[in-house]
Amino acid sequence: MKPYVVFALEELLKVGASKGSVYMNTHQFARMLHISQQGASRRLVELEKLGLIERRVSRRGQMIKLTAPAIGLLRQRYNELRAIFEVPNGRSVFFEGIAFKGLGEGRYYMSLDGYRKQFMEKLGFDLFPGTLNLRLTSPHELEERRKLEDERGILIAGFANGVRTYSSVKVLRAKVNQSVDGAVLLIERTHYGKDVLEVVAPIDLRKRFKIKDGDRVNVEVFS
Amino acid sequence: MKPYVVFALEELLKVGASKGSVYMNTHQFARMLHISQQGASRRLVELEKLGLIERRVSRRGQMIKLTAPAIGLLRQRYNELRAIFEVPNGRSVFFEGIAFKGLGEGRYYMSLDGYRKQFMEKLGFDLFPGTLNLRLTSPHELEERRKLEDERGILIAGFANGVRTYSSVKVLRAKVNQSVDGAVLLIERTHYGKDVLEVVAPIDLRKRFKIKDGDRVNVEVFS
DNA sequence: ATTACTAATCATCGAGTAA
DNA sequence: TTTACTCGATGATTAGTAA
Repeated sequence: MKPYVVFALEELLKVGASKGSVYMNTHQFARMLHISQQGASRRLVELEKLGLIERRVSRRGQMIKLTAPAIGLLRQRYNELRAIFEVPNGRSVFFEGIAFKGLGEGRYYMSLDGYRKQFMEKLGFDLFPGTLNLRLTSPHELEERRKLEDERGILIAGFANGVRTYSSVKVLRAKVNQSVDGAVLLIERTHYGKDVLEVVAPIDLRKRFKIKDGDRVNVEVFS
Repeated sequence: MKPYVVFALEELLKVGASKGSVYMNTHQFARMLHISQQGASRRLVELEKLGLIERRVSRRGQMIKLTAPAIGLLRQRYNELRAIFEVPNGRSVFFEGIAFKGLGEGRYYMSLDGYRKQFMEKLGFDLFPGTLNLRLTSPHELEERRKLEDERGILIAGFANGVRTYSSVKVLRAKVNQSVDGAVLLIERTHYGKDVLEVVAPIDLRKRFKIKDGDRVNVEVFS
């Protein structure tokens, strides 16, 4: 994505185009970007062609709204900066758990659009469909695991699809084996006990780290 | 600041050039920016001329470090995004206080490099030297003011300059009169009572809002 | 290996202007 | 008023290459 495209999106974000349509004419947009009116017009046409904004253009100006892909892109950039600027302040806890095979429901739930979209929007990455289950053993880790319930975390809202309802899930950012950014799921009524961490990531963690059942996996959970 | 300049800085930030010098050759940098090696070289020369990076170039590559202005610039951009993406989660409290003239110490302290630099780095703006003192009156606001002490906040570390020592200060982001981004200072042993809010900002608030002693000023404090 | 200059190419920009 | 086209100017990029 070209730098000036992202800049234009950020300016639209700042005036609230992520929450709904905002009025804007090319002259105003030009001033925001420090370019000419003609350039602003061209920029908006370009953004629309890229599917990053939706517009209703008239002779009186235009209503502009950022699309979901654009918001996701901006959030991803935000998350990258956040990882750098906030980690020194934020706390993290390390866990080492033993991998075990789940019932395959993780894969099912995480493949639902209702969850996936929210992960994309709120965490900035697309889920690999499937969870990695880790069983904790040491008393200290179990205690830390329990404390995670008290963290605010990021709320993935529940939803209904006509057939059934899906409950909301709280997630905390996490880093697997010191390298892969992902998250742990904190589900109220999980099938697993409180000694289990359910880890998700944008990639297949089992494949990436060649994890077999019984292997030890390291997870850093951020508050 | 040109978009592509900021992009280059962000890439350097991601590889840790804000914490210290990192090794990098123009070929690697080119891949990161999706441009040619020659372009990457030119970009680095440009960043250096702008005072945004410091380099030690050799025939084996180069050590690159972001300068304080560059980090401040990136943090400012981060703060802008943060304001949008995090406000739904974060809480804020509104105060309305009555301006009164201080003893001129705020101006003195805030002009010290030891504090100013940290404000630049941690809040993303350069301090106007001087604080705006607001006296709170309603019982509800006094209670909320006391609660601010419990917030984690952002820590501006104390320091010594050979002559004397300066204590650390906790700050919370704030918005003055719904428009100017600044911060409130939470000092352990302030000269003022617990009914006072000390407000700082990148600009002269008294001038900006034509504030005279006795005027009411609105401050939104973010947790 | 590197960095980074020069020249040619390519893209972006703003002025003028139509609709 | 608007938006947004064309076109020449400006600015950025790469290829080639020196050091």
